[in-house]
Amino acid sequence: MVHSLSVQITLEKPVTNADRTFFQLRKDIVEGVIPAGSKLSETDLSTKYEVSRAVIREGINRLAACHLVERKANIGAKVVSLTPEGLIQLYQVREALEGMAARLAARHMSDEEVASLQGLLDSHFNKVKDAQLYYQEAGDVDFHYRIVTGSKNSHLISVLIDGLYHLVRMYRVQLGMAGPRVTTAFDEHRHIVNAIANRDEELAEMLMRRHILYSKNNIENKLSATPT
Amino acid sequence: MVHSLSVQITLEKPVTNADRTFFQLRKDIVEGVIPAGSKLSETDLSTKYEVSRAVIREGINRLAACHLVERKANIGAKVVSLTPEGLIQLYQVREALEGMAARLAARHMSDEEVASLQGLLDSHFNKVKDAQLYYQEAGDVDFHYRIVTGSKNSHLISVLIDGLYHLVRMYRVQLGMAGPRVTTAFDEHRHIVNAIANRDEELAEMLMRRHILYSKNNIENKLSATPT
DNA sequence: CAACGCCACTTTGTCGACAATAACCACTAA
DNA sequence: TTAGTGGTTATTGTCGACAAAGTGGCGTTG
Repeated sequence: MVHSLSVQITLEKPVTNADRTFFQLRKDIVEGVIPAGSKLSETDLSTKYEVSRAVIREGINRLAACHLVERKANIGAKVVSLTPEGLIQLYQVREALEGMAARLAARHMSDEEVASLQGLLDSHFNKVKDAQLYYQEAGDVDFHYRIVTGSKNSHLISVLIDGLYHLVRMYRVQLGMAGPRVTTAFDEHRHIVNAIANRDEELAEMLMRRHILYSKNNIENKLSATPT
Repeated sequence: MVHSLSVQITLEKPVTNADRTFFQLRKDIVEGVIPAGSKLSETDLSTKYEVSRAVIREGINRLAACHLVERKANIGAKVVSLTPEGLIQLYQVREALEGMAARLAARHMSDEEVASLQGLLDSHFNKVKDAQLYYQEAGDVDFHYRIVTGSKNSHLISVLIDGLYHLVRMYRVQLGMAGPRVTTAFDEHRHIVNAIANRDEELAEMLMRRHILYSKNNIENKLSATPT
């Protein structure tokens, strides 16, 4: 039972209509149901999602705060356009933030959390061995999610989980980056967890930065391979 | 003529009433006019700021996106409470992000921008020499602002300038951190700019991280010195 | 024919009223 | 006395209508 369809990454339960609408909008944007670069008309969306314009408006504002849409006063909002440079920049920020997250995780994660994380990797290993390659998405997300929350740094957590990760997923989905890099990434995960278990902050940060840098390079190669 | 009263850091001009109200709210919160930890009543604020509840509501949502207020559904929003741990966490994120910003600035800043930055430091040097100690706030902000924008990374820029810097300023203002550390910080700035001018990404990042780490340590000492 | 300006229309910004939810307080009963 | 319960009130969530700004098309004029 793989619980996470990687749709609802944070256990953020919607309590109000605006919440639900925001989550739905975000999902539709990330998954390309609402195409990148398209304009978001408040009236149109309010009819399509069957809520008032105020609710849609709040949703768009929240999306703008996540940098999933760009809003201009008196003109409107449109979904961000995906560019190779944008993806590179995202990974540069990930490298900095998740590197620090790994460092802080080595400092602050409890022994139980570390053990649980090692257990997670073991289960991933079995799945990779059995060639259940859907590991990629959910497993990778789980791993990074745990490191980030393990940092116990609320700013780090919110910037990455509420912000960047959705953008990364949008790029992954829309540019069709479901690709491999499974086994090597798995080894890198192992090394990172070992460093954390040894409470070696310096090494944990360095390995995490390398790990993300490799991902970035991998993606850059794919982008340059597919001309469109 | 020191232009920046460090109030309006970004040249973000308000175009709509909601913009103006948001900026005013943010200013009042950062400067403590609205005390930390206090509750934000939408109706109260709408009368005090003489706008409709909807624009106050939008303002509060934007403040929540900046992490200047915490909002709970159906309950309300309150200004974040300042804690020593929160300030430490802020500086950890700054260390990671501005370190990367310095690295990218060394890579992407134009020669003209580097020269201009060196000129800025020269003018700072004169002011420090003349014991115009108000250098601290504005000068430091200018320096870091230029490095961050010099990274040419839009995510980095927005997270720091639209988000973290306001929080940092809120801590500085409310905990009375106008203190010294002027001359040593100035030397550190010099070294960072030299590394950028030499296009030494590695060194630029390391020096910037040290610079922020020193600031953090300096602040921690002050906090532990004043028991309250 | 091109360019400028005016006018109508569409879209966003703002507002006040209503609905729903949660906090508060008084009251009752064990 | 205290714990539980009910209603009351204040606050937030939601909505539709109005105001204002921007966009595009049409006509006029140089």
